[in-house]
Amino acid sequence: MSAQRAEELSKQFKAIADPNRLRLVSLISASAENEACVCDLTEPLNLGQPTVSHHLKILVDAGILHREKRGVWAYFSIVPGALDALAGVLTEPK
Amino acid sequence: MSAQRAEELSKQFKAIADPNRLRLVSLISASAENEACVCDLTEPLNLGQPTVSHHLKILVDAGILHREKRGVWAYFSIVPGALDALAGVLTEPK
DNA sequence: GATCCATATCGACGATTGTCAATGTGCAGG
DNA sequence: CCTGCACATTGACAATCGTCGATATGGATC
Repeated sequence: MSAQRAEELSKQFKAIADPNRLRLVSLISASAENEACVCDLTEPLNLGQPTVSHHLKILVDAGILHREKRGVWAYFSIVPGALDALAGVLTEPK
Repeated sequence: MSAQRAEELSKQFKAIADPNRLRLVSLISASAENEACVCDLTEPLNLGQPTVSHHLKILVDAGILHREKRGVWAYFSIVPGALDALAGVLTEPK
């Protein structure tokens, strides 16, 4: 594995290698329409709104979450195939 | 996902969420007998011996690598199924 | 326009991390 | 016992990270 490739993968793994961000993707993928807004995620994690917004930004920047603004709310959903791609790296790390 | 479960998974994901540690598991799993000693890993990563030893310890503590000392050398190998288990979390993060 | 609401951004803080130089440990050969 | 070797541990440092309070942005409602 090249150093550059390792750097790219590291960014994505770092994004999910935080307990609160793991719970965020878990909450989103388990929610009704596979999407959730910040106000839905603040209370179950027991974190402040700026902190949740910060974590979501990291996941979006890593290409794991998709952000769609509708009116006043921002809805976050999991990018299709993003997690599967990461899982694939682990099953054949040659 | 519970906070405690997220904490456990976070430790394992943090272990592989570093570019140099990603290359370490890649090098080990691609090597001859699926094992390697520190001296084999220092040069391709261009890191000092204490640093490589430090990274390997983190991977062992996370349950991803296995350490076996034979004579003066320490051989590291990937724990069977460890990476597959992590991959499974990503494919069904409910 | 004025005002609320949901979210984003900023600035600051303590905590954790990755790296190195120096040193310690333990085995093997002479 | 002494020396050399492979590796582990320690202590230090700059850099990054997670969290919070305060503030900014921008749409919706009156």
